Formats: sequence, structure tokens, C-alpha cells
Amino acid sequence: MNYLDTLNEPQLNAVKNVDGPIMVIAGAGSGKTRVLTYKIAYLMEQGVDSFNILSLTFTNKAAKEMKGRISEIVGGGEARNVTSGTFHSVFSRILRHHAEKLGYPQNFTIYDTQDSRSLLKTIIKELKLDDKVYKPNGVQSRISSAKNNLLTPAAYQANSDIVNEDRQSGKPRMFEIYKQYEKRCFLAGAMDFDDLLFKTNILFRDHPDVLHFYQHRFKYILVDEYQDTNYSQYLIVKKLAAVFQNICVVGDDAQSIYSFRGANIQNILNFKNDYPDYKLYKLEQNYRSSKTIVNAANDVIANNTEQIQKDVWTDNEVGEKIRVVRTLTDNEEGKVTINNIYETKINNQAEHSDFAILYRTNAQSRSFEESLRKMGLPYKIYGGLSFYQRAEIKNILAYYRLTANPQDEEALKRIINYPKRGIGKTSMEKIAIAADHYNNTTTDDVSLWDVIANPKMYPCQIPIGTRTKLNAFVTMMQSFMIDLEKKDAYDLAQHIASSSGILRDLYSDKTPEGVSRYENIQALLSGIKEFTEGVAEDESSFLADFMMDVALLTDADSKDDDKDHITLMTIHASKGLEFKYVYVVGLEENLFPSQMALNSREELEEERRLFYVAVTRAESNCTLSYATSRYRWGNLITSEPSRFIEEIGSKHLVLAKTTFKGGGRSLNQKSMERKIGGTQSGLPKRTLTKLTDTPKKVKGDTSHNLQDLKVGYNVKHERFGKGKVVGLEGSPISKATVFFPKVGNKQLLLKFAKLEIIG
DNA sequence: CTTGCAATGACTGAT
DNA sequence: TCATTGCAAG
Repeated sequence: MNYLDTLNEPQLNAVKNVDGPIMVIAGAGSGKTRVLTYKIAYLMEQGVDSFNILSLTFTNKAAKEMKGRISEIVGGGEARNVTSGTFHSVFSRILRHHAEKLGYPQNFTIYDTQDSRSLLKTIIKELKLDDKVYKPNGVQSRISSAKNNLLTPAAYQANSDIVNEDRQSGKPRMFEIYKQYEKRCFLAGAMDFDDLLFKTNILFRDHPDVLHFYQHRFKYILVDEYQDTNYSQYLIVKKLAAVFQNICVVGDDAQSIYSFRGANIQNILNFKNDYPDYKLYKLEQNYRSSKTIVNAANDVIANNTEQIQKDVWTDNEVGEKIRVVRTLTDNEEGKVTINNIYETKINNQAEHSDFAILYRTNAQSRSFEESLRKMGLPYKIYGGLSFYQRAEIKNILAYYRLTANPQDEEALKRIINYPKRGIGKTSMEKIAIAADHYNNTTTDDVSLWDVIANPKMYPCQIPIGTRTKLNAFVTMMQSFMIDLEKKDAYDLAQHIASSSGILRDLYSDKTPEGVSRYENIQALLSGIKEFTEGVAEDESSFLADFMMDVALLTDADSKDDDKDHITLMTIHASKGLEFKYVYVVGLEENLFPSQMALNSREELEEERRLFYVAVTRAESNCTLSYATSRYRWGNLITSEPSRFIEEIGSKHLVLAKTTFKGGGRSLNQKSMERKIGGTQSGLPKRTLTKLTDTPKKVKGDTSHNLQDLKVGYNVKHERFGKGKVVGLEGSPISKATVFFPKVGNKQLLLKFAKLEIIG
């Protein structure tokens, strides 16, 4: 039982109290994952059957890692019987099991955001509504929040508040779109992300036997990141826990950052109402970060009004101050950041994986990526366009989807003319009209596929030439469908890829992009091969099994290619992670906090929590940076530093020199500085008032006298010793290649490497 | 039906 | 800036 000895008192209490409702409020870096992991291990040691444990985590990767650690503690293969994963993945599996009870096919498709937006666009067009008024994005989030609050289209229409809101915002027909969207999803045998939770609630509501079964199956329920659950998730958990009430939720109200997805802090605050005899444990000791970082983060979060009282502290050393870096443009921010990473890595002999660059929006990754590429440093960008969202991958997956579920309308639309087979817009419109017609005039549920596959039953006005092409497509798809449960996933996937013509189509494209698309398909196929080989003997390895949770996979879940790389991601994606050196970039008003969040206190406080999350990712060093101007939609806009920087006590901050002088840009920078009206160094006035005790750095310029460097000069480096210049780059010179007898050729950035000319 | 070009509007965040 | 959409010509 030595693993329990590593816990502090509140952690130990949270682990050892297993019965009844428990809430753990866990400050950043306070070891909550450890508590959850050990708690499950402890439960198993106490004789609880692992089949009776349900653990809901924020990513599937976290679930996998937890299982691994539990296995190490309890040994044997028992840990794999714990049901664990994200809400979406756990309940999509349960839904598959009972799909027919809800009228869905077992192989129902999961529509991702793109699919459902595309369907919404179609519907808006069909209803002859103006898509400038009914913006697909806005409609989508409206419907999403309705679903997250468990409002069916009928309930939506019956709710006068909501209907009034829609009317006042000039969108009185919103409920029709919702109704139609719901109908079309059902016809297509498809659920969107919100449906996975919504339909689970419906399943439990309408089928008490099913609910009863899972209530008794999951005697112990653990929920991580509870502050980010929405009403729909809250209700699922509440229903499941109703019998045994062995529910343990872990969260931190200060890290609630998903309200845009319907997350509701009230779930934490309401816990005591639902379970009056609950036990509360607070984990307040931070084991992750330096005192400086913990205290700075506390300074920031103190500006929020609504929070659960807690006092996060640490025994770790004070550590270094948080560096504040000001640059003139977003591009310069990229260069300065990457150069600092490069320098820090060498000075501290750190790994690339010790570094993370965190930003507010995905679009900010560009300038960092460019600099990283120029410097030849290994990096990985998480989020943004993930592998499974690339067009070529979505296309081939659409073939697989349609094979597993012919009703899938979005999949059909995607591939009916890919690769090109002469079935264009006009034909598709005719088919859609026909399907709609037969839906209204017969009692059948008629999908697009039904129309093209049964021309005798559902005739439509299509010229004979096109008809022939359609028939060929139908015959091909049907042959895939026959193979669905005959061939294993890899064989069928490979077969479809080649006989659909996709591989040929991509192979013929010899542009770099085309080659990379072809490689992506190959990568997908080898992923499927791996899946096929990795399936346990008692499980099936059909293509439909592989497809089951592809839609739910994210970059965070993709297995680490255990390559040593610098991490770039949004702050949202960084939740739960930690890095030695963290760079929080783009700290500018209207960017972070986001412009969209400035209208209400609630939204601003969420931005602040987001900043809190960002800072608390750091273990030993944290750097905050901002640019005084940045490109947005192609034109330069000026910006001022984020209010969040000011909220950190100045004693925790230090202004970094911004001495970047690369690539002959000094002149440009100077003139821009004049134009923008920034001060010569340090922060603009507003911030200076708070930073008066920070010593102003005089612009040091070590590279100045090095401009006379010539190839062949002898130089001295503080670590590598004497060497000879063999190459120079940049004008003015920014980079030198120097041969050192001790270590060989080294590329040095003049502004960092303190070179001394010795003749 | 396909291709190519011009015009347009999007950048929060993500299961 | 970049990806998507609309329109005209082949």
C-alpha cells in the first residue's frame, strides 16, 4: 500500500472515503489526477469489481493513462474492465448498444461539426431563408445549446422565452430549422456531438430498464473536470448515481473554461443541493509550479467575483520572475519567442518537450510555426485542422460511413461525385427534391440513398446518361456493403480506397499538396491496419467498429509519436497538461481577452480563468508576450497589452529586453515604432504605472560590434571556447557558423551567443 | 457537367 | 491571408 504514502492528508482523505457523494475541489497542479487514479486503485483493492466503476475524464488519452497507472498499482489485467473515457465516447458506446430502442441503426453515424453545419446550410437553403440572417454558425450554436439544455424541437417551440428571443433577433423561423435538422439527422441515422448526450438522456428517460441496468452496473462513478460539464452531462451522472450515490466529482471552479459549450459552473455549486450529506475535500497545495507562478496566478484569479473560497499555495521554491515581452509585430513575437526557447534550451539543457507555446486562437500559430521551421526545431501543433478533418481523409471516411450506414446523407453528398463521375449539382437537387417528395407523400422514411438505389420505387426525372452513372455508383457501394462483415477493417478499407478510384485520383496529383494528401490516405490505412491487428480476440474488427469513434478522436488523443518536440496549442487544449517552460503569447486587448468577451462580466471572467489556466501550466518559467501590432485578415492593426498582465503583482514580473535584430529589419522596426508611437522600451504608459519598480533595461546590443565579422575571423565563445568563423548570414549579420575545435561547426545567433572577436 | 476566375467574408474555443 | 461561393465559358 505504499502508493498511499505519497499522498498528503486531504488527498488521502479524498482517496479513502469511497462511499457516498464526494466533491473534491482541486486547485491547479494539486494532484487531482493522482487522487482519481489512486482512488480507483484503492476501490479495487477494497474488493470493488472493476466492472462496477465508471470514470469520466476530459480526454480519452487521460483515460488511457489513468488505466495504465492503475494497472501498475493493482497489477493484472483488471484495470481494463473499468469503464472510462470521455462522456462522448462512453455514452456513444452505450447508445450503440441500444440504438434500435431509439429508432436508430446500430451503425449510426456521428456527425462532426462540419457535417452538421453542412446539413444546416442545406436546410436553410431549402426553407428559402437568407443565410446572412440565419448564419449557419449562429444557428448551429443556438441548436447546440438547446440540446445541451435538453430541449427537443417541440419543447423549443413551446418555450415562449426562447421563441421571443428568436423573434427579437430577427430569426422567427429558427425553430423550423431545428425541427427540420432533427428530422434529417434521424433520417440519416446520424447523431451530432450534442445528441450523444441528449439521446442518452432520452434513452434513460424512456427506458427505465436500461437505466436500471446501468445504475446497478456503475456502482461507483468518478467525474473529472466537473466544472466543465453541461446540464445534459450533469443529468446523466445524476441519474446513474441515483441508486448508490457513490459519486465522486473532481474539479476546480477557477478553471472552468468551456461555458461556450454549455458548461455550467452551477453544477459544482449545486452539488450540495443534490447531495446534502456530501463530503467536501479541498486540495490546495500545488506541487507543479514555483511560488512566483502560483502567486501570480492567484493575483489574477482574485479579480473574479464568483468563486469557491480556496487558498492555493506551494512549498516549491520562489523561482524566476515571469518575463513580459513586448514586440512590434506578430511575426517578431514568433521570432523572439523561438529564439528565447532556443537559448533557454541550450542554457538549461532542456528537452524540446519541456516547452509549450499557448495562444488564445488557433490562427495565432502561424508566426511561431514559421520561426520554428526556419530554426529547424521540432514542433507539433495540436488542434486546428486535425488529421481527421482534412478533406482527403473526410472523403475516404465518407465512403466508409456510407458503407456502414447508407442513410448517411452528408457522406453521400460528399462522395457521390468524388472522384469526378459526372453527377453534378443539378442531379443532386433533383434527387433531394424527389426524396423530400416521397417523404411527404408516402409513409416511408426516404433518404437520398433510397432514391438513387431504388429508382423503380422512387422514380425521379433524371436523364438516362446520368442514370447510368448513378447505377454504377450504387452497384459499387452495394458491393462494399456486402463486404462490410466479411472482410476485416483493413482489407475493406484498402479495397474501397483503390476500387473507388480515390488512390488513383490522388496519386496522379504530383504537386507537393497532392503528394501529402496521398501520404495522408496511406497513413490512415496503416492506422486501420494497426486497429485490425490490435483488436482483442473476443472483439470484432470490422470497418464499422473502427468507424465507431473516429469522429470523437482529437489530436490530444493521438498517441504521442514519442518524438521530442515543442508543443503549440490553444490554452483550451492545454487543460490538464504541464510544461517546464510556458510561453503565453498574444496577450493583447481584443485578442486575449477576446473581443467577443468584453460585453459581460461573466464572459470576461471566463477569459480570466482561461488566463489562469495558461499561467498555471508552467512549472518553472512563464513568459508572457504581446505585439503592438498584428496582421488580421491581411491588414495591420495596432493593439494594446492585455489587462491581464496588469493584474499580476509587479513583484512577480520582469520586463524582458526586446533586442531582436534579425534579418535586416532593424530599420523597419524603428520606423514602425515611430509610427505606432510605442515607447522605446518597456510597456506603454498604462502598464508602466504598475511596473514602476521594475528596473528599466537599457537596450543592450551585443551584436553591434559584431557587424564587422568576416569569414576567417577568430572568435571566442563563452562555452565553446575559441573558434573560426566559416559562414555568415543576414544583412545586417544575424547568424554565424563557427568552427570550434572542441565541438565542431555551430550555428550561432549573434544576438545570443556572446561572441568576442579575437582577431 | 466541368473548369477557371473573381468576389467575398471569416478568427474565439472543441467533444 | 485563405478558403469557399458564384458566375461565365467550354
